[in-house]
Amino acid sequence: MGRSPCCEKAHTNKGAWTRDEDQRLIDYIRTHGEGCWRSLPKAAGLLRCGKSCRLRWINYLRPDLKRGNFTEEEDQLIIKLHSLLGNKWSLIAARLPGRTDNEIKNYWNTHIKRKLLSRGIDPQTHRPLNQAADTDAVSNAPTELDFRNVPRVSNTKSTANPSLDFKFNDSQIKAKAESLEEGNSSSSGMTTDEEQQLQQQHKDKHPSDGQELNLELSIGISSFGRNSNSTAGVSTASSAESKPRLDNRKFHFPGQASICLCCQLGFQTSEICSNCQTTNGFNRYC
DNA sequence: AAATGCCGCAACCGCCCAGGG
DNA sequence: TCCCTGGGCGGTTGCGGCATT
Repeated sequence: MGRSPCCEKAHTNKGAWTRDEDQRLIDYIRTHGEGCWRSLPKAAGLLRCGKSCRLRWINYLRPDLKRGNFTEEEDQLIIKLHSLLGNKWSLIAARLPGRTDNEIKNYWNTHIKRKLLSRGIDPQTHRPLNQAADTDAVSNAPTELDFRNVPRVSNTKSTANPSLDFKFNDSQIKAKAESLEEGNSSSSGMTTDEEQQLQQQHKDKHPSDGQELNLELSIGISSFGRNSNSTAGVSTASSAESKPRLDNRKFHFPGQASICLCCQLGFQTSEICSNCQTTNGFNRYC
């Protein structure tokens, strides 16, 4: 007894989308907003699976997508976030405004993986390749990318990196990372005190690294301060509003005004930098 | 100029989870 | 509490374009 198919496959198109199909989808979402993907194709006059429509919209047609090459800063951010979160592409994408999980995943597999390998770094463990083979080996050998400060969470089985002088083990940190999706950091396995302790330890070790990436983990949507701005004129009334899902565009940090991603990461100092201003005039908070 | 190989990316697939009845 | 459904996610595939021979 298998799952019922998400759509009637016999009468659906597959493969590349035509310009006409794109336009129909855009027009429909402009008028009705996102949501109820299953019924959308029929309503929009598309011979497509609902999931296919959703993917097409999210990965390609959404007006707030940033097209074009990844910057060096984005590269570094992806690497750092991957070292922290593993293959949680949606979480990584949530910290890269205008980028989709699919895009980042592809970029990782085609560019960054190779880049890291060429530097002798295992892309899964983020350790030097010779060390990755022997996880018990203790090495302080410097690498081009210094991840000493980044608690590592990956899908692969791993032992705690001895060079990480953190009180918290990987599972705790992973639990923390998973809690990001819940939009409420206090619901994670890590208490607020523990978080502060972790941050304090980091501060103590690196008192002057203000230029380094601030991997503040409270990136979930808080229950307050969620802004209901629509996406470039497109109503997003349904599911995105009703579920505590990650929204790629806005994060509000408890007790803080909206701070843009670049500023959080130390790339910028102003509250809303030009990097976070989209071409359609909307600010991307992170 | 044609054939072949490689690479990048869009799209699909299958699984999982949350919410509602 | 269970079942069904919708939606989301990560992994994989396959096609088209580009580079090389």
